[in-house]
Amino acid sequence: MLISELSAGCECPVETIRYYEKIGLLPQPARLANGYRSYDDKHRKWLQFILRSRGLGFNQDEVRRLTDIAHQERPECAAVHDILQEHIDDVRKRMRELQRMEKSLLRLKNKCQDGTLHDCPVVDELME
Amino acid sequence: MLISELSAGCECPVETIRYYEKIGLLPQPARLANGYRSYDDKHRKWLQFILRSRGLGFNQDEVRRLTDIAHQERPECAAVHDILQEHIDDVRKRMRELQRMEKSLLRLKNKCQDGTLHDCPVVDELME
DNA sequence: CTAAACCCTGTAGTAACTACAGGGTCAAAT
DNA sequence: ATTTGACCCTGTAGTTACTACAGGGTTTAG
Repeated sequence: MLISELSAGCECPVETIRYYEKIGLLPQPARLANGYRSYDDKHRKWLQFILRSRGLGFNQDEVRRLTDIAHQERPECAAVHDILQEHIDDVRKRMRELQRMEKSLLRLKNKCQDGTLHDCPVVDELME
Repeated sequence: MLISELSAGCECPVETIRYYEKIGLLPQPARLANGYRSYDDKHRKWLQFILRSRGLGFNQDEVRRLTDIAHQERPECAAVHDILQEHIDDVRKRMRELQRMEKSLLRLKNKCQDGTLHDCPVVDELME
């Protein structure tokens, strides 16, 4: 499998695949005589794993920890469980932060009333 | 006011103040004979405005649009209103994204059961 | 034989800072 | 008088997670 096929199969840009290899997330593939990367199904699964994890909001470091576990002889649930819980906590923290923002933004927007007022009170408030 | 006083007064690192000046978010202050930056209360209010806006999740570009409006002769509510609404929509989008992640993470975590299982099913699922 | 569509490496750019490196200045203590 | 420490300055490099070239080689179709 050439890089463009892997790219199409995983819906992941070619540059990103090479990037994941560079930072050591994706194992180095074999090379053809002309130097082209040659992937097999093992690589496809590995990349899929990375992309799924990224889609769930795990960062590179967390993905690295996850792939490390995933490629052990007998992957341990406990370790995965911890990383998941840690990440869930983080996601919830970010959600609370966004909720806080939304509340403040709505309150500010209400000060604007119908949006026709001059000497905007929002500006005043942001400056204190 | 020297930069360290402005920094303490606004709880904003000195480096960040210089950075905001460099990218043109904060107007250039006067300089003392020795080249030190000299701030007045106008700068403090301006920085406060930037920090509040950043705290609400506005990015540099949006902050720039907001400060532009804030420093017009007669700041217009309508313009501020639009930026606020745009940003509220964005915040809500990010919240939905996090909710989607949380749901998937919880579902995955449940597969782990008590975290003692071997041959983790989560790993399998992420690889598909 | 040449043009398009691939492949390669390596570097620079993005956002929004943070962290030096390498220097100058100032006030107080020795 | 000088030295110590806490400031100040500029400029550059690092961070995250990519994306976008630049500048080159290879392969395939017309």
